[in-house]
Amino acid sequence: MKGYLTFLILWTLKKSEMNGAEISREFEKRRGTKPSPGTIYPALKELRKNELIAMDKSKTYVLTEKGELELKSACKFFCKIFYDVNEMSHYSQE
Amino acid sequence: MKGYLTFLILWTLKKSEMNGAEISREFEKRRGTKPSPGTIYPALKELRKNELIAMDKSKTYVLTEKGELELKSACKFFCKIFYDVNEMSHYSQE
DNA sequence: AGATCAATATTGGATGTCCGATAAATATAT
DNA sequence: ATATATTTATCGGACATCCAATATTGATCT
Repeated sequence: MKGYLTFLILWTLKKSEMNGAEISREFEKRRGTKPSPGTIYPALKELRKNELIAMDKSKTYVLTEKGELELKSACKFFCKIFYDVNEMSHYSQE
Repeated sequence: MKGYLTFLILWTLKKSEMNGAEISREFEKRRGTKPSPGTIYPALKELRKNELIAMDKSKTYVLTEKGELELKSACKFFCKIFYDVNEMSHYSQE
């Protein structure tokens, strides 16, 4: 399963602003492994290029307004596709 | 967002056995568009090669036992990564 | 049976996604 | 201030993911 990195970066930053290393640790909590530096930093750069996130002097990232809209839209999409995620959760615990 | 196709095929087949066209329509319900034939059939072939699904004479697919185990494991992983999916759902409805 | 439509299969390729290696910048400790 | 560790940045490339186009097979109708 791939493809959720960008989405989760936005989601993570929505909950709390952080720098790259902190985001990486957040990923480690979620899935067990940190993304490689060659993954996370280019991803952040791309998000910044698209103005979905912004960086302050101390390299802390925040969601922009555009980023919020994008995230909301992505959440909507995600929840539609996985509308039955609760069943998945139960199933995995059988 | 990519990478969830195989996972959702397994999940869909867990809920009910179907043929390729029916699986495609199930995807259409979830995300709005059907996967291309060049996507769904090679994916099914690969899953069959890995013995996660099986096909009967009428080309109806079912989860194998191995497929069930794999799916359960994938669900576990998925739910761990997206443990806060309910928040996402609420956020998308704000 | 012949025509028509739906379903399946295959190929080649475009793009996405991510990593490892390496280097530079920055922070921390001694 | 110097050494050490952490964080950030960049490059090239491996592999995954998916599609459009095309061909074939199978079902359905007249």
